[in-house]
Amino acid sequence: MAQPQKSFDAYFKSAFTVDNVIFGFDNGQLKILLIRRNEAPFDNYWGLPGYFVREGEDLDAAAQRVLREVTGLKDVYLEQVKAFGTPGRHDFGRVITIAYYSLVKVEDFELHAAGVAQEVAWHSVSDIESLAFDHEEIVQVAFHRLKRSIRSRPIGFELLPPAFTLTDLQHLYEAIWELDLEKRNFRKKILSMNLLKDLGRSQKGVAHRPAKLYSFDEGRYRELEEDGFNFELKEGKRK
Amino acid sequence: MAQPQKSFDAYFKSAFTVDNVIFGFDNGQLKILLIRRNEAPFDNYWGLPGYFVREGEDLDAAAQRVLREVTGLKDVYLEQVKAFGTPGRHDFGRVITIAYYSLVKVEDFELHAAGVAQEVAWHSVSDIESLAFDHEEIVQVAFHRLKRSIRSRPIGFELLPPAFTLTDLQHLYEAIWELDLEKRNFRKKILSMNLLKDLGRSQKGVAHRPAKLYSFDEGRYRELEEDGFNFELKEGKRK
DNA sequence: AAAGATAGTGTGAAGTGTACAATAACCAGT
DNA sequence: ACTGGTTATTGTACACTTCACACTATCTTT
Repeated sequence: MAQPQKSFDAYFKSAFTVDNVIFGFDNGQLKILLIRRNEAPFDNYWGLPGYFVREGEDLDAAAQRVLREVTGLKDVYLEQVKAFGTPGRHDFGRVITIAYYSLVKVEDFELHAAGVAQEVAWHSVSDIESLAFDHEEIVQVAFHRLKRSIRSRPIGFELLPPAFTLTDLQHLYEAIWELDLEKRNFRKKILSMNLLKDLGRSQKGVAHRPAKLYSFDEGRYRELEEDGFNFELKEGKRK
Repeated sequence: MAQPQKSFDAYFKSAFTVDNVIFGFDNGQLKILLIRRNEAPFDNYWGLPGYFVREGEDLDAAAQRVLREVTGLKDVYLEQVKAFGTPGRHDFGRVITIAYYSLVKVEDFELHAAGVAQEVAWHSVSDIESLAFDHEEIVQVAFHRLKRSIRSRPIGFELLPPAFTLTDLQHLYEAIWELDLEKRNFRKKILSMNLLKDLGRSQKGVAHRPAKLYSFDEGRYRELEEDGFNFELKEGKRK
């Protein structure tokens, strides 16, 4: 560090954290992973997984670390949402938090408590309340961001297993957008994009006509993207 | 501050700043307001207006303050872009910057040097180079964000004078999206949204048929928004 | 074999996007 | 006053997409 001039010292008194809104899709519902804290402040409150960023640690890396601590996963879809820094949001001093959201496949891991977390659990987005710090606001902003992002980027697949049905995909969109979509039109639209690979397999043992299984064809997406293709879904009406 | 436990002290050694990418639209071109710094680090480099956030100062407020110092304006359109915090991006220690962009009307003020700035000037977005810190990256990210935002929110008007022609508006979109739009279709689309108030006046003294002047009808927009209306423009092809 | 359930398909009407062309209004110079 | 130059504004036909609804297919269970 070159000449840390005396006059600037006063500014180097803050801390910053990352908080990660981890979304999962389970049983037709959009969920968020919360931890029950076991340290001050907000001891015993539910809140977002997050912690102070370490010296020399990049922000994205810190968010990934937090995610790994709770889920054991790495290389997960991650997007920065926004910095929250209202003075007084943290008891210990001036603490800015950089909020992220990530998308994980719920069946990829088992939950296990760790670090600040004495308990970890999935919560429905719709009944989130009394979280630590300003985490409720962060969840709202992240959720809103997710709603927009899945319109213009094929990231919904990050929440689904590698093989899924068109109905699964539709339910995912319906859960995130909080509305109902028209089956026929949704299918036509998504299939017309040529982003899904028909796996040639079907569901087994369901008490009705089995649905075909698809996977997201990432290579294909990159090809199309280079040709100027834009993924884009509309939120219709209804609900 | 309640119990700032000893073990957390080590985290309270960072500083954070705000940097503001101030966009203006002048003469058919999208411009960014840059300052030439007169203090270390990067003394004498061009860079974004920005400074350390003060103790007890909200992030948004800090961004507004920085903007006011350079332009004299307040209550300007402001949007947070992203936090940049790569370790080593600042010589004095760990410094996170929260990047914002704002949209101003260039004719609303005179530029005047102040604070860290020994010189202030508009620069074309297209020829930005060798800025202080990671400001080039910040500009790119902010520009990219602007491109997306003007698609789905009626914020382009923030860059235009209170009365403008449809052609002005089209040129604005063309400058931001860096492509050409089809006149007829652009007009039809924008007029069909019913967001423009026909001022009943026209240009004066132009050597051709004078264009009608419009203003953005913000009240109308809020009404429509409540009815579920969504502002949405597409980037067509071309260029 | 019938009932129950969800998957997958056809289709017409309405609405939008696209491309091009024709007409209108103003200034400057003759 | 008339003409040319220049930009504004409007008409319209065709292609493509969205929307709404109904019908057929396939599998399990009883």
